[in-house]
Amino acid sequence: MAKRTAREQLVVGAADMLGRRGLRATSVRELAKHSGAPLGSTYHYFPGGKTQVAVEAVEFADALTMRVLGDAISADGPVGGLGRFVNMWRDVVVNSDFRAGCPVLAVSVEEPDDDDAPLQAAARAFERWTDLLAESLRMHGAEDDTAQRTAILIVASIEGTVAMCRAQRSTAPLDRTADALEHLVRSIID
Amino acid sequence: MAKRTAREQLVVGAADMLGRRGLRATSVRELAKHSGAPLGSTYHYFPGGKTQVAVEAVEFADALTMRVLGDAISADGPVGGLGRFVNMWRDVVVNSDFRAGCPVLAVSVEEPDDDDAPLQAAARAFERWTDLLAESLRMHGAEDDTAQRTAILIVASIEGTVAMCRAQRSTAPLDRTADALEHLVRSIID
DNA sequence: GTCTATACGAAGATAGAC
DNA sequence: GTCTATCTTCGTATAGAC
Repeated sequence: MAKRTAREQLVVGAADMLGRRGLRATSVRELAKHSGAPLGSTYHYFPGGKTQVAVEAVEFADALTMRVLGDAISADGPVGGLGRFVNMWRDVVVNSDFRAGCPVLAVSVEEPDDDDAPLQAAARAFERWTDLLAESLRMHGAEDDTAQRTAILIVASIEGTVAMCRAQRSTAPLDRTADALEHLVRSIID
Repeated sequence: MAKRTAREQLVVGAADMLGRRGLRATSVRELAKHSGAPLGSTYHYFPGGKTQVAVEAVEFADALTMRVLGDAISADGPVGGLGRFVNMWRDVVVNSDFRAGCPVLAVSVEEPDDDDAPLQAAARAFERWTDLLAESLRMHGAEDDTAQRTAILIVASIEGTVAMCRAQRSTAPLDRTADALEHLVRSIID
Protein backbone atom coordinates (compact mmCIF):
# COMPACT_ATOMS: atom_id res chain seq x y z
CA MET A 1 0.00 0.00 0.00
CA ALA A 2 1.36 3.39 -0.98
CA LYS A 3 2.16 6.01 1.63
CA ARG A 4 -1.06 7.55 2.83
CA THR A 5 -1.21 11.31 2.75
CA ALA A 6 -2.62 13.33 5.61
CA ARG A 7 -5.64 14.09 3.49
CA GLU A 8 -6.34 10.42 2.79
CA GLN A 9 -5.83 9.63 6.45
CA LEU A 10 -8.54 12.14 7.33
CA VAL A 11 -11.00 10.55 4.91
CA VAL A 12 -10.30 7.03 6.17
CA GLY A 13 -10.57 8.17 9.78
CA ALA A 14 -13.81 9.97 9.04
CA ALA A 15 -15.32 6.84 7.52
CA ASP A 16 -14.45 4.88 10.65
CA MET A 17 -15.82 7.52 13.00
CA LEU A 18 -19.01 7.95 10.95
CA GLY A 19 -19.69 4.24 11.16
CA ARG A 20 -19.17 4.23 14.91
CA ARG A 21 -20.81 7.47 15.99
CA GLY A 22 -22.90 8.80 13.17
CA LEU A 23 -22.56 12.07 11.32
CA ARG A 24 -23.72 14.54 13.92
CA ALA A 25 -21.74 12.92 16.71
CA THR A 26 -18.50 13.02 14.74
CA SER A 27 -16.73 16.27 15.48
CA VAL A 28 -14.06 17.76 13.28
CA ARG A 29 -11.97 18.29 16.39
CA GLU A 30 -11.91 14.62 17.29
CA LEU A 31 -11.46 13.60 13.67
CA ALA A 32 -8.33 15.75 13.45
CA LYS A 33 -6.97 14.33 16.69
CA HIS A 34 -7.85 10.77 15.63
CA SER A 35 -5.98 11.29 12.36
CA GLY A 36 -3.00 13.02 13.91
CA ALA A 37 -3.67 16.28 12.09
CA PRO A 38 -4.19 19.75 13.56
CA LEU A 39 -7.69 21.20 13.39
CA GLY A 40 -6.65 23.88 10.93
CA SER A 41 -5.31 21.32 8.46
CA THR A 42 -8.72 19.78 8.13
CA TYR A 43 -10.19 23.03 6.88
CA HIS A 44 -7.17 23.53 4.66
CA TYR A 45 -7.71 20.18 2.92
CA PHE A 46 -11.49 20.36 3.02
CA PRO A 47 -12.66 23.94 2.48
CA GLY A 48 -16.22 22.63 2.46
CA GLY A 49 -15.82 21.74 6.13
CA LYS A 50 -17.49 18.82 7.79
CA THR A 51 -19.93 18.25 4.94
CA GLN A 52 -17.16 17.75 2.43
CA VAL A 53 -15.33 15.35 4.71
CA ALA A 54 -18.53 13.36 5.19
CA VAL A 55 -19.21 13.12 1.45
CA GLU A 56 -15.70 11.90 0.74
CA ALA A 57 -15.86 9.42 3.63
CA VAL A 58 -19.10 7.96 2.29
CA GLU A 59 -17.62 7.75 -1.21
CA PHE A 60 -14.57 6.03 0.22
CA ALA A 61 -16.74 3.44 1.98
CA ASP A 62 -18.72 3.02 -1.23
CA ALA A 63 -15.62 2.38 -3.32
CA LEU A 64 -14.17 0.00 -0.74
CA THR A 65 -17.39 -2.00 -0.56
CA MET A 66 -17.68 -2.18 -4.34
CA ARG A 67 -14.17 -3.55 -4.52
CA VAL A 68 -14.45 -6.06 -1.68
CA LEU A 69 -17.91 -7.28 -2.58
CA GLY A 70 -17.16 -7.27 -6.30
CA ASP A 71 -13.97 -9.28 -5.85
CA ALA A 72 -15.67 -11.79 -3.55
CA ILE A 73 -18.53 -12.37 -5.96
CA SER A 74 -16.28 -12.57 -9.00
CA ALA A 75 -14.13 -15.16 -7.29
CA ASP A 76 -16.73 -17.32 -5.57
CA GLY A 77 -20.09 -16.48 -7.14
CA PRO A 78 -23.08 -14.97 -5.31
CA VAL A 79 -23.37 -17.61 -2.59
CA GLY A 80 -19.74 -17.96 -1.63
CA GLY A 81 -18.99 -14.31 -2.26
CA LEU A 82 -21.78 -13.16 0.01
CA GLY A 83 -20.54 -15.54 2.67
CA ARG A 84 -17.08 -14.02 2.48
CA PHE A 85 -18.51 -10.51 2.58
CA VAL A 86 -20.57 -11.25 5.68
CA ASN A 87 -17.53 -12.84 7.33
CA MET A 88 -15.63 -9.62 6.76
CA TRP A 89 -18.37 -7.67 8.52
CA ARG A 90 -18.38 -10.13 11.39
CA ASP A 91 -14.66 -9.52 11.85
CA VAL A 92 -15.12 -5.76 11.74
CA VAL A 93 -17.84 -5.84 14.36
CA VAL A 94 -16.04 -8.22 16.69
CA ASN A 95 -12.64 -6.56 16.36
CA SER A 96 -14.15 -3.20 17.28
CA ASP A 97 -15.89 -4.69 20.35
CA PHE A 98 -19.26 -4.20 18.62
CA ARG A 99 -18.73 -0.52 18.00
CA ALA A 100 -17.86 -0.19 14.32
CA GLY A 101 -20.61 0.11 11.74
CA CYS A 102 -21.34 1.21 8.21
CA PRO A 103 -20.85 4.93 7.49
CA VAL A 104 -23.37 4.80 4.66
CA LEU A 105 -26.12 3.55 6.94
CA ALA A 106 -25.11 6.05 9.62
CA VAL A 107 -25.55 8.95 7.24
CA SER A 108 -28.86 7.55 5.98
CA VAL A 109 -30.58 7.53 9.37
CA GLU A 110 -29.89 11.16 10.20
CA GLU A 111 -32.02 14.05 8.99
CA PRO A 112 -29.81 16.39 6.94
CA ASP A 113 -29.41 19.87 8.39
CA ASP A 114 -28.97 22.28 5.52
CA ASP A 115 -26.81 20.37 3.05
CA ASP A 116 -27.96 16.91 1.99
CA ALA A 117 -24.85 16.10 -0.06
CA PRO A 118 -23.74 13.31 2.32
CA LEU A 119 -27.21 11.75 2.14
CA GLN A 120 -27.09 11.85 -1.65
CA ALA A 121 -23.71 10.16 -1.59
CA ALA A 122 -25.23 7.44 0.58
CA ALA A 123 -28.10 7.01 -1.89
CA ARG A 124 -25.62 6.54 -4.74
CA ALA A 125 -23.71 3.94 -2.72
CA PHE A 126 -26.84 1.89 -2.02
CA GLU A 127 -27.77 2.00 -5.69
CA ARG A 128 -24.34 0.86 -6.83
CA TRP A 129 -24.31 -2.03 -4.37
CA THR A 130 -27.76 -3.26 -5.32
CA ASP A 131 -26.94 -2.98 -9.02
CA LEU A 132 -23.77 -5.00 -8.51
CA LEU A 133 -25.64 -7.74 -6.69
CA ALA A 134 -28.59 -7.81 -9.07
CA GLU A 135 -26.27 -8.11 -12.06
CA SER A 136 -24.46 -11.01 -10.47
CA LEU A 137 -27.72 -12.79 -9.65
CA ARG A 138 -28.97 -12.32 -13.22
CA MET A 139 -25.72 -13.68 -14.61
CA HIS A 140 -26.22 -16.78 -12.51
CA GLY A 141 -29.69 -17.40 -13.87
CA ALA A 142 -32.04 -15.37 -11.71
CA GLU A 143 -34.96 -13.72 -13.43
CA ASP A 144 -34.77 -9.91 -13.58
CA ASP A 145 -37.49 -9.00 -11.04
CA THR A 146 -36.28 -11.66 -8.65
CA ALA A 147 -32.70 -10.45 -8.96
CA GLN A 148 -33.64 -6.84 -8.22
CA ARG A 149 -35.76 -7.50 -5.16
CA THR A 150 -33.27 -10.01 -3.80
CA ALA A 151 -30.41 -7.55 -4.25
CA ILE A 152 -32.26 -4.92 -2.20
CA LEU A 153 -33.05 -7.52 0.45
CA ILE A 154 -29.39 -8.48 0.71
CA VAL A 155 -28.12 -4.93 1.13
CA ALA A 156 -30.86 -3.90 3.55
CA SER A 157 -30.60 -7.02 5.67
CA ILE A 158 -26.82 -6.89 6.03
CA GLU A 159 -27.00 -3.23 7.02
CA GLY A 160 -29.78 -3.91 9.50
CA THR A 161 -28.12 -6.99 10.89
CA VAL A 162 -24.84 -5.21 11.63
CA ALA A 163 -26.82 -2.67 13.65
CA MET A 164 -28.59 -5.50 15.52
CA CYS A 165 -25.26 -7.13 16.34
CA ARG A 166 -23.98 -3.86 17.77
CA ALA A 167 -27.03 -3.42 20.01
CA GLN A 168 -27.03 -7.01 21.23
CA ARG A 169 -23.25 -7.28 21.44
CA SER A 170 -23.46 -10.62 19.67
CA THR A 171 -22.69 -11.99 16.22
CA ALA A 172 -25.69 -14.31 16.35
CA PRO A 173 -27.86 -12.05 14.16
CA LEU A 174 -25.14 -11.94 11.50
CA ASP A 175 -24.76 -15.73 11.63
CA ARG A 176 -28.50 -16.20 11.14
CA THR A 177 -28.75 -13.64 8.37
CA ALA A 178 -25.85 -15.30 6.56
CA ASP A 179 -27.69 -18.63 6.72
CA ALA A 180 -30.96 -17.09 5.59
CA LEU A 181 -29.34 -15.30 2.65
CA GLU A 182 -27.45 -18.42 1.59
CA HIS A 183 -30.64 -20.47 1.47
CA LEU A 184 -32.46 -17.69 -0.33
CA VAL A 185 -29.82 -17.06 -2.98
CA ARG A 186 -29.37 -20.76 -3.67
CA SER A 187 -33.09 -21.01 -4.34
CA ILE A 188 -33.13 -18.35 -7.05
CA ILE A 189 -30.00 -19.16 -9.09
CA ASP A 190 -29.05 -22.13 -11.20
CA MET B 1 -57.31 8.20 23.07
CA ALA B 2 -56.98 9.40 26.65
CA LYS B 3 -55.60 12.84 27.41
CA ARG B 4 -51.88 12.74 27.02
CA THR B 5 -49.87 14.11 29.89
CA ALA B 6 -46.92 16.43 29.38
CA ARG B 7 -44.63 13.58 30.36
CA GLU B 8 -46.12 11.21 27.79
CA GLN B 9 -45.93 13.93 25.18
CA LEU B 10 -42.21 14.26 25.82
CA VAL B 11 -41.65 10.52 25.35
CA VAL B 12 -43.65 10.41 22.13
CA GLY B 13 -41.89 13.48 20.79
CA ALA B 14 -38.52 12.02 21.70
CA ALA B 15 -39.29 8.81 19.79
CA ASP B 16 -40.14 10.85 16.71
CA MET B 17 -37.06 13.03 16.96
CA LEU B 18 -34.78 10.04 17.61
CA GLY B 19 -36.04 8.33 14.47
CA ARG B 20 -35.45 11.45 12.39
CA ARG B 21 -32.18 12.77 13.77
CA GLY B 22 -30.56 10.12 15.89
CA LEU B 23 -29.67 10.24 19.55
CA ARG B 24 -26.77 12.64 19.57
CA ALA B 25 -28.48 15.10 17.24
CA THR B 26 -31.62 15.27 19.38
CA SER B 27 -31.22 18.05 21.92
CA VAL B 28 -33.24 18.28 25.08
CA ARG B 29 -33.90 21.92 24.26
CA GLU B 30 -35.55 21.15 20.93
CA LEU B 31 -37.40 18.22 22.40
CA ALA B 32 -38.92 20.48 25.04
CA LYS B 33 -39.89 23.07 22.43
CA HIS B 34 -41.26 20.37 20.10
CA SER B 35 -43.40 19.04 22.96
CA GLY B 36 -44.53 22.43 24.20
CA ALA B 37 -42.78 22.04 27.55
CA PRO B 38 -40.18 24.28 29.17
CA LEU B 39 -36.65 22.99 29.40
CA GLY B 40 -36.77 22.70 33.17
CA SER B 41 -39.85 20.48 33.06
CA THR B 42 -37.95 17.88 31.13
CA TYR B 43 -35.43 17.50 33.92
CA HIS B 44 -38.25 17.53 36.44
CA TYR B 45 -40.01 14.59 34.76
CA PHE B 46 -36.79 12.82 33.80
CA PRO B 47 -34.16 13.26 36.51
CA GLY B 48 -31.92 10.93 34.53
CA GLY B 49 -31.72 13.58 31.81
CA LYS B 50 -31.38 12.84 28.15
CA THR B 51 -30.43 9.20 28.71
CA GLN B 52 -33.63 8.47 30.59
CA VAL B 53 -35.73 10.16 27.92
CA ALA B 54 -33.98 8.11 25.24
CA VAL B 55 -34.56 4.82 27.07
CA GLU B 56 -38.25 5.54 27.52
CA ALA B 57 -38.59 6.64 23.90
CA VAL B 58 -37.03 3.40 22.69
CA GLU B 59 -39.28 1.39 25.00
CA PHE B 60 -42.28 3.31 23.68
CA ALA B 61 -41.33 2.49 20.09
CA ASP B 62 -40.78 -1.12 21.12
CA ALA B 63 -44.22 -1.41 22.71
CA LEU B 64 -45.90 0.31 19.77
CA THR B 65 -44.22 -2.01 17.29
CA MET B 66 -45.09 -5.10 19.31
CA ARG B 67 -48.73 -4.03 19.31
CA VAL B 68 -48.98 -3.03 15.66
CA LEU B 69 -46.99 -5.98 14.33
CA GLY B 70 -48.63 -8.42 16.73
CA ASP B 71 -52.12 -7.29 15.80
CA ALA B 72 -51.37 -7.43 12.08
CA ILE B 73 -49.96 -10.94 12.29
CA SER B 74 -52.73 -12.20 14.55
CA ALA B 75 -55.36 -10.90 12.16
CA ASP B 76 -53.82 -11.79 8.79
CA GLY B 77 -51.07 -14.32 9.45
CA PRO B 78 -47.37 -13.82 8.70
CA VAL B 79 -47.73 -13.01 5.02
CA GLY B 80 -50.64 -10.60 5.16
CA GLY B 81 -49.57 -9.18 8.51
CA LEU B 82 -46.08 -8.38 7.28
CA GLY B 83 -47.58 -6.72 4.23
CA ARG B 84 -49.69 -4.49 6.44
CA PHE B 85 -46.73 -3.70 8.65
CA VAL B 86 -44.57 -2.69 5.70
CA ASN B 87 -47.42 -0.56 4.34
CA MET B 88 -47.51 1.30 7.65
CA TRP B 89 -43.81 2.05 7.32
CA ARG B 90 -44.26 3.22 3.76
CA ASP B 91 -46.90 5.70 4.95
CA VAL B 92 -44.66 6.93 7.77
CA VAL B 93 -41.74 7.51 5.41
CA VAL B 94 -43.80 9.21 2.70
CA ASN B 95 -45.84 11.37 5.08
CA SER B 96 -42.66 12.68 6.68
CA ASP B 97 -41.15 13.51 3.28
CA PHE B 98 -38.61 10.70 3.76
CA ARG B 99 -37.35 12.04 7.05
CA ALA B 100 -38.90 9.82 9.73
CA GLY B 101 -37.20 6.60 10.74
CA CYS B 102 -37.01 3.99 13.47
CA PRO B 103 -35.72 5.22 16.85
CA VAL B 104 -34.48 1.74 17.74
CA LEU B 105 -32.23 1.58 14.68
CA ALA B 106 -31.10 5.16 15.26
CA VAL B 107 -29.89 4.30 18.76
CA SER B 108 -28.23 1.12 17.54
CA VAL B 109 -25.93 2.83 15.05
CA GLU B 110 -24.44 5.30 17.51
CA GLU B 111 -21.56 4.48 19.83
CA PRO B 112 -22.73 4.98 23.42
CA ASP B 113 -20.90 7.73 25.32
CA ASP B 114 -20.84 6.78 28.98
CA ASP B 115 -24.24 5.19 29.58
CA ASP B 116 -25.33 2.38 27.26
CA ALA B 117 -28.84 2.06 28.69
CA PRO B 118 -30.52 3.27 25.47
CA LEU B 119 -28.50 0.75 23.45
CA GLN B 120 -29.57 -2.02 25.80
CA ALA B 121 -33.19 -0.97 25.40
CA ALA B 122 -32.72 -1.21 21.64
CA ALA B 123 -31.26 -4.70 22.00
CA ARG B 124 -34.31 -5.81 24.00
CA ALA B 125 -36.64 -4.38 21.34
CA PHE B 126 -34.90 -6.27 18.54
CA GLU B 127 -35.07 -9.48 20.53
CA ARG B 128 -38.77 -9.10 21.27
CA TRP B 129 -39.60 -8.41 17.63
CA THR B 130 -37.64 -11.37 16.33
CA ASP B 131 -39.17 -13.64 18.96
CA LEU B 132 -42.64 -12.48 17.98
CA LEU B 133 -42.00 -13.18 14.32
CA ALA B 134 -40.26 -16.52 14.88
CA GLU B 135 -43.11 -17.73 17.06
CA SER B 136 -45.65 -16.82 14.40
CA LEU B 137 -43.64 -18.57 11.69
CA ARG B 138 -43.36 -21.71 13.81
CA MET B 139 -47.07 -21.68 14.49
CA HIS B 140 -47.65 -21.62 10.74
CA GLY B 141 -45.50 -24.65 10.13
CA ALA B 142 -41.95 -23.37 9.78
CA GLU B 143 -39.18 -25.48 11.26
CA ASP B 144 -37.46 -23.90 14.29
CA ASP B 145 -34.09 -22.99 12.75
CA THR B 146 -35.78 -21.66 9.64
CA ALA B 147 -38.17 -19.58 11.71
CA GLN B 148 -35.39 -18.02 13.75
CA ARG B 149 -33.16 -17.03 10.87
CA THR B 150 -36.09 -15.77 8.82
CA ALA B 151 -37.33 -13.64 11.73
CA ILE B 152 -33.93 -11.96 12.00
CA LEU B 153 -33.87 -11.42 8.25
CA ILE B 154 -37.29 -9.77 8.35
CA VAL B 155 -36.44 -7.35 11.16
CA ALA B 156 -33.02 -6.47 9.75
CA SER B 157 -34.23 -6.01 6.20
CA ILE B 158 -37.17 -3.78 7.10
CA GLU B 159 -34.91 -1.60 9.26
CA GLY B 160 -32.30 -1.40 6.53
CA THR B 161 -34.84 -0.77 3.80
CA VAL B 162 -36.43 2.16 5.61
CA ALA B 163 -32.99 3.75 5.79
CA MET B 164 -32.45 3.12 2.07
CA CYS B 165 -35.79 4.75 1.25
CA ARG B 166 -34.78 7.83 3.23
CA ALA B 167 -31.45 8.15 1.42
CA GLN B 168 -32.93 7.60 -2.03
CA ARG B 169 -36.12 9.56 -1.36
CA SER B 170 -38.10 6.72 -2.89
CA THR B 171 -40.35 3.94 -1.68
CA ALA B 172 -39.02 1.56 -4.33
CA PRO B 173 -36.71 -0.27 -1.90
CA LEU B 174 -39.60 -0.87 0.49
CA ASP B 175 -41.79 -2.14 -2.36
CA ARG B 176 -39.09 -4.57 -3.45
CA THR B 177 -38.34 -5.76 0.08
CA ALA B 178 -42.05 -6.36 0.67
CA ASP B 179 -42.18 -8.53 -2.45
CA ALA B 180 -39.03 -10.41 -1.50
CA LEU B 181 -40.25 -11.09 2.04
CA GLU B 182 -43.66 -12.22 0.82
CA HIS B 183 -42.10 -14.77 -1.53
CA LEU B 184 -39.70 -15.92 1.15
CA VAL B 185 -42.27 -16.32 3.92
CA ARG B 186 -44.69 -18.14 1.65
CA SER B 187 -41.95 -20.64 0.85
CA ILE B 188 -41.29 -21.61 4.46
CA ILE B 189 -44.83 -21.92 5.90
CA ASP B 190 -47.68 -24.27 5.12
C1' DG C 1 1.46 25.32 3.70
C1' DT C 2 1.05 24.22 9.11
C1' DC C 3 -0.72 24.99 13.08
C1' DT C 4 -2.28 27.97 17.43
C1' DA C 5 -5.53 30.80 19.34
C1' DT C 6 -9.92 32.31 19.38
C1' DA C 7 -14.74 33.82 18.01
C1' DC C 8 -19.37 32.55 18.46
C1' DG C 9 -23.17 29.61 19.19
C1' DA C 10 -25.42 25.60 21.19
C1' DA C 11 -25.10 21.57 23.92
C1' DG C 12 -26.40 19.17 28.80
C1' DA C 13 -27.49 20.29 33.11
C1' DT C 14 -28.80 23.01 37.38
C1' DA C 15 -30.06 26.85 40.76
C1' DG C 16 -33.32 29.20 42.42
C1' DA C 17 -37.19 32.72 41.58
C1' DC C 18 -42.10 32.35 41.45
C1' DG D 1 -44.44 22.08 40.78
C1' DT D 2 -43.14 25.53 36.64
C1' DC D 3 -40.15 27.86 34.39
C1' DT D 4 -36.14 31.45 33.67
C1' DA D 5 -31.49 32.46 33.91
C1' DT D 6 -27.13 30.78 33.95
C1' DC D 7 -22.82 27.61 34.39
C1' DT D 8 -19.63 24.91 31.85
C1' DT D 9 -18.24 22.37 27.98
C1' DC D 10 -17.99 21.44 23.34
C1' DG D 11 -19.43 22.26 18.55
C1' DT D 12 -18.01 24.56 13.67
C1' DA D 13 -15.29 27.62 11.69
C1' DT D 14 -11.68 31.25 10.94
C1' DA D 15 -7.80 34.66 11.54
C1' DG D 16 -3.41 35.13 11.36
C1' DA D 17 1.36 33.86 13.39
C1' DC D 18 5.11 31.08 11.73
